[in-house]
Amino acid sequence: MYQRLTNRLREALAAHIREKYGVELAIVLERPPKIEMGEAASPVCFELAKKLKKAPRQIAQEIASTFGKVEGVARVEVAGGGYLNAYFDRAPFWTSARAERSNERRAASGQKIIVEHTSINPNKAAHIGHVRNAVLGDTMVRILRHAGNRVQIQNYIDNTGVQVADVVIGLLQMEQRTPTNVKRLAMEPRFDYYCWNLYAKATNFFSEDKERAARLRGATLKAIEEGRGEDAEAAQVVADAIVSCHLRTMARLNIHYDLLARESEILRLKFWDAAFEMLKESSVIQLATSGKMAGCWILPWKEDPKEVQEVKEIKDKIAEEEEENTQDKIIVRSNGTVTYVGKDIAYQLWKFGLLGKDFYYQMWANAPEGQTVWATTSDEGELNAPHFGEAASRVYNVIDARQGYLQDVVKEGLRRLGHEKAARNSIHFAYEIVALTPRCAAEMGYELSPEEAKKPYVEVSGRKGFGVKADDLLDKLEAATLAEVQQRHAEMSAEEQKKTAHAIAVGALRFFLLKFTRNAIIAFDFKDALSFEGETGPYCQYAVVRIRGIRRKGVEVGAAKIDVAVETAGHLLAGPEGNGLWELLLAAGSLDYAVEAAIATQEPAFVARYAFQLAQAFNLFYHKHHILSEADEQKRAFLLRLTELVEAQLVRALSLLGIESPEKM
RNA sequence: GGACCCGUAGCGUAGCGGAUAGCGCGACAGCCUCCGGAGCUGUAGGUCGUGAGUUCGAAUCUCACCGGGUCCA
Repeated sequence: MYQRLTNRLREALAAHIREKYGVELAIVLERPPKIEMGEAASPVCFELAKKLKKAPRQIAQEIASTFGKVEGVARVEVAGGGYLNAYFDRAPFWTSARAERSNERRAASGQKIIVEHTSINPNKAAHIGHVRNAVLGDTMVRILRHAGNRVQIQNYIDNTGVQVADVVIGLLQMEQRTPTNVKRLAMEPRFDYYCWNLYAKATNFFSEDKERAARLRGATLKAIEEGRGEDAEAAQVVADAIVSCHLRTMARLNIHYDLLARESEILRLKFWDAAFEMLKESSVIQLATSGKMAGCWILPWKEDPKEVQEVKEIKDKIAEEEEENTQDKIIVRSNGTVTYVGKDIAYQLWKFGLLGKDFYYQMWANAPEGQTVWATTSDEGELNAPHFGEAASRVYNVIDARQGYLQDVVKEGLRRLGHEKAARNSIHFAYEIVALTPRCAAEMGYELSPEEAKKPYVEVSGRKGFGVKADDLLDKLEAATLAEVQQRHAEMSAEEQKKTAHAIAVGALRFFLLKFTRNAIIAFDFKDALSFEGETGPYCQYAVVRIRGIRRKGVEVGAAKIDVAVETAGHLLAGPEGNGLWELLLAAGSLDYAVEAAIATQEPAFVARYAFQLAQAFNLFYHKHHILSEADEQKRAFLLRLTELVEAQLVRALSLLGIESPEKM
């Protein structure tokens, strides 16, 4: 509602200025710091002052006095040194906000968007960092869908990489298991935990003898890539089993996928070969004939076309003298194997429908209960599979910030192949890592060096088996919330208690990961993550629970049925005495603003902050007004309706964050 | 050597060209005859890393420097 109204105001202001002064300006609107200053303000007159050579305040006065009526805006006033402050019509806002609430999310239309997230190496259990990735991606999907986009969720599975190879070597060589034995082991419920430890052991084993490591890895990797022998078979068993573990873990957090895109099919269906031909034909990559990179296919990096030839020559000379490589990126190594970037370029081309090839698809056999997940396959797929190959108009790749350079290379590859638009619509949805506070690391039995102990955070390492596993964290959260729920609600059935505790645990974790902006490093600590007070998910959920309590009681008392006259609403919201109620109404009507901002800035944190602010505004209201004992029948009815509006908006905001709103907690 | 990110109260974090820099945790002092205290109110706490520049206006933009992190080679 807020967004719709300010858009209207912005357009009207721009038109007015165009007409009156013949100046085309993008109108900036901001939210004034105090409600007394109105609901939307513009500093345009400061900007105009320069062009018109007049005092900003004078211009503001001219505009305010000649500016026509905008629907929903009561008046525009001049403030400060030349601000234009707009005051909304409160009663009509009330009416429209309530009407708008009944419209569910916009019907999906428009062009297809792909969001790739999670994409964990299928060789060990998921940890807290992976959860940040999945939660960010999943939340962005929910927000984009809410705004009316057709979104497809992909999870990329690197089932032929070195990480899987390491675990295969661990199972077959270090532990001397037979393929049958591996199969049996992979069916164990906590196989991902088993591999977590094994992977750490394998890493250790490799560091003892670098040469042996290179030999074993090389052979195993080759066998896996070619899909032959026991190694390949074991790799498939391991990767498939671990993927299923990850799907179950993520399902606990309300995270699901449409498609699992597997690297094995990128190889077997020759996606890379196709991309390789394109890159060679258009000379985007070149075969290096001399120097360190001889025999490699490289993508010359960041040649600035404007760079003067002399400067370039000097630079090259310096590079040569220092025996430094230029900043070219190797795509194919001299031994003929393709790097990650190469495969990524092929995959990205496919996402935009530019590769001229498609996968086959089959349902994932071991999906979490009640879900359908599709996976790529190189065998003949199922005929009724969704049309995953349809070109996307925009692609979000949720990948941590450390891979920024590689993502740039992928983008540049598309650009040089002539796909400028696809390159522009390739979004590296980057986020910073989740590290541990030194205290948390110490708690987990990790020995810190003196320097590490002084730092604000310690990085986790999958290789060393050091980190907080997602399922462990969820178990811990659920145990803590369950204890609390049991204490508060002895009357609930055990099943109900468990369900409630689960909802709160998920709310706590998802909110914790979403309240930070993407490029903040999160220093994880159990104390903070297990906190349910202040700026947390449970705080927001609790506001909903309070409202539901009032509603239940309201029905008993019979207060729910009375209609509220618009005049009553207008009267209660009017003037300075109405500011308190108006601020809550305004907050409730601003979800669209938060969603718009989240998409524009690519920050799901906007919606998290919105949910918290709305909950906060409600709690303030709750302590000021005793709704059900309000003597005036009309006023009581109004307070109840307002409360219901807040509930609807808060529940929706939380659902965009993937957080459920329990009935009681 | 090059590229990117981050320095905001004791701690964490938002704001990224506009009005008195918000919020949470922690500290201290209060609030249940009344819809659930996972709540509310108040107090203390800030040279927005440093210096210069652009601007009517800078935490926000530019440059240099200092400190921390990451990536490429």
